[in-house]
Amino acid sequence: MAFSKKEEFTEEDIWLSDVAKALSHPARISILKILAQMNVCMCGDIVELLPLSQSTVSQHLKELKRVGLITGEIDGPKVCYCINNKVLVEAKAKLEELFSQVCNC
Amino acid sequence: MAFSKKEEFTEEDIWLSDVAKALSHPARISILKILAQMNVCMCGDIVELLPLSQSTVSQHLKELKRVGLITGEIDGPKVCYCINNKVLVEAKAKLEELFSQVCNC
DNA sequence: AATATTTATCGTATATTTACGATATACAAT
DNA sequence: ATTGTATATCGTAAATATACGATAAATATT
Repeated sequence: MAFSKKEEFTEEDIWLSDVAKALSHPARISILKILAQMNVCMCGDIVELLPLSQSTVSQHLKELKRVGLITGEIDGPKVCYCINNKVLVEAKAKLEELFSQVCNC
Repeated sequence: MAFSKKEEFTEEDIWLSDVAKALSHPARISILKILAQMNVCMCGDIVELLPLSQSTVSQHLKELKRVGLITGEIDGPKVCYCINNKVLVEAKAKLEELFSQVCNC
């Protein structure tokens, strides 16, 4: 492969594909739902609810944070993870725009 | 890793993550837009419009076909690729459901 | 001060993705 | 029949993703 060709596409398509990538594992979709229900919660809470180890959950949280879909605020030894509504609204809008361009609905 | 744990999540979350995976490369988002504009077109048309080789474009088409977002009908030596409106509408609905669960909008 | 709790990161193994050229296959046209 | 066109697949290389245990770092608690 040598190098990726992703950069040769439009900013918009790259961003959308990046958001989609963040949603491309069921664990991360599950985490979003958990955070939405609990409003705020720490990594350990999520680990208890998923069939994954702490380090793996931490990696998934990192990926969601990378694209901004969630935030993580340090609170003592814990980290409070939280849905980032602003970015989610943006993502929703951009996805709707894509679907309106791409399908009859 | 040994084996994936994706199967341990709900059918719904697995399906959504799979659709997201199909959208997780800008080339594939671009292909969907091209197909929507051209209505129907063959692989070669897309190759001309993207900075990728024929075999790579063929792989991306295969991934989109795998989740059903597009169809490919054999027409002589060519293949007519086409948006699969039914699945796109389903995907849109499921994504909207996710966002309604996950964000305030 | 010592211990417990919480989480990120490191190291590692394996699987998957991305990219390409070369080739095979299938059909159309001459 | 031969040639040309279109596309999928094979082989391959490199990058990225997924998963885990072990460890480090940071803060509470005793």
